[in-house]
Formats: sequence, structure tokens, C-alpha cells
Amino acid sequence: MRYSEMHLPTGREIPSDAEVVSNQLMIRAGMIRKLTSGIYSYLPLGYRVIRKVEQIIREEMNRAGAQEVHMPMVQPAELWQESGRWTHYGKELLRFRDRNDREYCLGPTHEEVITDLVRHDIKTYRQLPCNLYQIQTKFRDEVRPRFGVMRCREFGMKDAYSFDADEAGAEKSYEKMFDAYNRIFRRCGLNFRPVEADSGSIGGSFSHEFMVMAESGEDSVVFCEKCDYAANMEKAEIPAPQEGATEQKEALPMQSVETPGVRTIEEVSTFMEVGPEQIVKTLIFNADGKPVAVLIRGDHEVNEIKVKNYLGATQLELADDDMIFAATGAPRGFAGAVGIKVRVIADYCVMNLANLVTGANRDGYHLKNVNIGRDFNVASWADLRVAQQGDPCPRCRGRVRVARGIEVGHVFKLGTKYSQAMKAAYLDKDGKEKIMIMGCYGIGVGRTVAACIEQHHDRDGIIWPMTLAPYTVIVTPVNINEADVMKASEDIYAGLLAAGAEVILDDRDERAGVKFKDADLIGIPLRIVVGARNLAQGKVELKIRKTGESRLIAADDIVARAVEIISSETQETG
RNA sequence: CGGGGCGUAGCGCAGUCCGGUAGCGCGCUUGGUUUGGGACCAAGAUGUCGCAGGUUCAAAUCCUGCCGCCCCGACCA
Repeated sequence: MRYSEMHLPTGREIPSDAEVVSNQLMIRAGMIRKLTSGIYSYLPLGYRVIRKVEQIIREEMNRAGAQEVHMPMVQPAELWQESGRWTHYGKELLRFRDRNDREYCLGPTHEEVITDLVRHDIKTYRQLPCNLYQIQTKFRDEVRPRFGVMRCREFGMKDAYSFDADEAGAEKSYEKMFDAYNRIFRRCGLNFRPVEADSGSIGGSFSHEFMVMAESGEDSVVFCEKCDYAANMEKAEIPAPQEGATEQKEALPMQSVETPGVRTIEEVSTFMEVGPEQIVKTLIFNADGKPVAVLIRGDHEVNEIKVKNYLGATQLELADDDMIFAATGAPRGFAGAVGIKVRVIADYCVMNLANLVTGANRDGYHLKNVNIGRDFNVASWADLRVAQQGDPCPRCRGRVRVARGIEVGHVFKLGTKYSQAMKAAYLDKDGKEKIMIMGCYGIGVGRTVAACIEQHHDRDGIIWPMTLAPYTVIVTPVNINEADVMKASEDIYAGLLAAGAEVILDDRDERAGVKFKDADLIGIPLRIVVGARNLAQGKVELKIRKTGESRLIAADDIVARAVEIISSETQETG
């Protein structure tokens, strides 16, 4: 396409309200414009990249045997009431009424609609397995939209849903999607990692998030330095301590210490002159209405998901002041395990401690030299804390590291949660009715594009991988008023078009510097510069955006050379 | 939902404290000189100062209410 005819409004200035580099560059490169909070338009350049990602997704989903459908964004309340999510989903679900006062919502996801679709049309095991997907606009009324298209309210998503007759089939469907996702993100040129995620009541390792490694990511990822173990923060396991690891120390007599107004770990640490690792926090949780005391080292954080899963609770939250007082006989800040009247569970780390400091269950008092077994007992030990850099790997006992990532995809085995609630059943070989087993698989399309920019940019702008580039090559005549230069540029442009390349001819009457800056900003992988001096020798310049490398090539050969690079780089990642 | 900030030309901002002709840079239009990394000169165009009400001879500026946007936090199947 001729640049002079393109709608490509680039900007020199960094938008003041754009926090992350991908958002800044997408605005500056004329890819997106914000309509209102969390809602964006894609301009031609941005939409081309979106379509590149969508196309890769389509090819890989189809290759994996999934079939594309398209479902409505507007969904009736009845379906959501049937699944139970009308009351459980919360404020992210945007609800509204039509002229007849019937209730609807904008689909944040499509489990209900797809399950409804499938239950009507699939009746027998002969029709299974079945995997349907769509690429469609979702709406989630996010509490706080931010980071441009990375966390917005209206966004494009590929969502797939698999239906299987049995567990073995469901696992196979899951694996197919897992493999397809690896192919998709590899083709997008991303440095990513599938990480284990919490699968709630489903259990096992049937939930993986695909994380693009980036400092600006909103999620923390734990991964092992030695083996390929990787998990998100919620899920990251910490192994039980090995035998004999307990420190051998003489147990000193327990003492009560007056600590008026000293509540937080930091305050206790300063007041008692002990490190936070010698203090044991006693947190009172409300688990489905019952108080539970959770013990954890002062320098660690409780992982509420782990506590919830360990207890098998459906609701878990920190207890309110009344429950704390009922459980400990003291106000918040003075809870301890000694003499407490409720069930006590403790993180493995507490096992190793001797002569520790804890609350006294008495307003204004703490205890020192407390010892497990002698002074209190623990009902059960478990892994209950948030993983930290340097913790042992649960698989190989190597050390784990913590890094930031952007979640671009998620594969999840749903089990029968929706098929049960909505009665998606089939008849098996024996004519018995059985519930289908489901899986769901999502990819954030816009977020994938933003994540790609987070990983591939420099101070001049975006550096697209060949596979996602909106155009793969730009022809830049240094001066359009020189007839020879323009003629050669037109010829190269026509040659590239004829060869099927996605090419821009920068035919604007601008100075070379302006054209170079724009080409760098919008990140076109290859740039062919046609200037009078080189052309006099029959040559043009080929500049590679990624490396900055530039070489002179005979004008007659340039089309073939460019096409060769384009096709090899498209293959390479494919 | 709590805390903070902002709203003035297409974009980025000054002007608001202390009321009195609405400004600067970039961009845009026209003409000329330039032409390999965001050129220069000259002449121009562009505003319900977020909205509504109030005070005043007079409001971008003071007062009240509302709306929008951003940041931090809380929240997040």
C-alpha cells in the first residue's frame, strides 16, 4: 500500500497517561485509540496485527481438530441462572434489560452458551469428542482497566470448549490444546512459558497459564532454575521439609512479655529484638463460618488459595474482630497457638522453629521461647505459604526463581461443572445417560499483541517478528522528487506486490529522516532504502529492523532477496 | 469503594494562587528555500477553557453540584 493513502497517524510524543511501553507504542504507532476507559478502537495498522494473530490461532486450532463457530455477545440471564453464575459472577458481568424488561448480560465468556448449544445437538457418544472455538469480543467490567489493551474491558478473545465422553478423552483434548497453544505462541515469536495454575476443585495439573515473560507483567511466576517446573503464585508448591532438617536447640522456659500496642510483625520484631523469622504469625480465618488458626513464619505470607484447598472450604476469608476475640480471647494482633480453642494448622516452615515468639491470646502480651509439642500442638502441617525466590523446587529440589509475566492464554479442564448444572448429557454404548466432560481454553488476542511489543521493542519503536508484522517490508525512496529514485522505488514496490509480499511504499513528500523514524516506530521488519547515490551504482540498501544491520544489494536482486528473508522468517517460527 | 491528581486548539502543556483582550510548543494550511535520521523562513486557520448553576460591572480563574479521565490501594470464576 502507498503510505500517502494510508490512514496511519503516528505521533512523536509519548502519551502522558500511557504507563506501559506497549501502550505508548501502540498509540504512537497509530495502532489503537482509546474511546473510553478500557475500551479501544483498532486503526488499520493495529487491526492488521490483530488479524495476523487470529490467523495463526485459526490455523493451529483447526490443525488440532477444533472447529470455528461464532456465538452471540448478548446472552440471556436464564442461561446464567441455570449455571448459577448469575449470582456468583459479580460486578464484572455487565447486566442490562431490553425494552421488554428481560434481563441480559454481555458475555465475559461463553461456557453457558456453548453448553446450551451442545446439549441440544449432541446426543450420543458417536458425536464425541467435540471441540468448538470462536474468536470474538468479550466484555468484562474490570474494576480497574489499565495498561492499554492489556487489561481492558472490551477485548478480543479466542475461546474454545471441548466436550468428551470420559476422563481419558478429556485429558487428550487438554493435551491437544496445550500443544496447540505452544505452537501458537511460538509462531508469534514470544518468549513464554506454560505454568501450572490452581485448578480449584478439579485438582491435578489440569490448568496451565501461558505466560509471556515481561517485567511489566501483572502476574508473578515461579520457575525452577534446574528443571522445567513452573507455576503461578497461587499454585507454586513448596515441598515438605526433609527428615532431619529440624534445628536442634535447647528449649528455654516459656515467658510472657508485656507488649502494649505491639501488633504487627515489624513492631514485635523491633520490640522483642528478634528477627521476623523467629516469630510465628497466628492468623484466624473464617472457613465456611468456622474459625481456623493458621500458623506461619513472620517473614512469610499466607497463600489463601492453599489454605482454602487444604481445608476444602468453599468460602475463606480473614476472620473479623468478633470471631478473633471469640477464638483467642484477645483483640487482633495478639493471637497465638498456645491455649487457643480452635483448630490449628501450620505451614511446614514453622516445624523447624524452636524458642519462637508468638501472641499470648491476651491483650498487650506476647510469649517468647515457645516450643512446639511442649507448649502447643498442631493438628496438621501443610504447605500454606506464598512461594519466594530461593525456595526449593517441589520436583527436583533445585532453587526456584520469581519473575513477572503476562498471561496470554489459559487452558483449563472444567470437568462437569457446567455440563452437570446445565444437563449436557449423551448416551454411551450401553445406552446409559452420562454427563459430558468439558474443557475451556482461552487466548487474549489484543493482549498477545501488547505482550509481543513488551518483548520486542527498542527506543525507536516496535520490532515486529515477521509473523505478526502488519507489513513485512517498506520501500523508502529518499526523495520522491528525483525521477530515477521514484521509478526504481515503484518498480521494487510492484515486484514485491507481484511476489505476494505485504509491502508499503513510502511515497510521501517527506524528508528521509521523517520516513526512517516512522518506519522504525511502526516496526516493519525490512526496509528498502532507495537513494540517488546508491542507485547510481545500481544498488539499494536493505536494512533489518531487528538487528539494525544494513547492506547494499543490486536493485535487480532486491525483490528476490526480500522475499527470501520474509519466507524464511515466516517458516522459521512456524 | 477509599485516597490522590487532572480536565484550556488535533496532541503535549502554561495561564487559575491574586477575576479584567485565551497563550506556548508540536501538528495542520499556503508559499518559498531545503532533501540519507523527526529541516528552515514567511504568512495563516483552529477554542461552547469538561458540564450545570451561583457570586460579580466582569469568571478559564472564586463558590456549589455533577460528569469524565488517570494514578495508588482494596477487589478479582
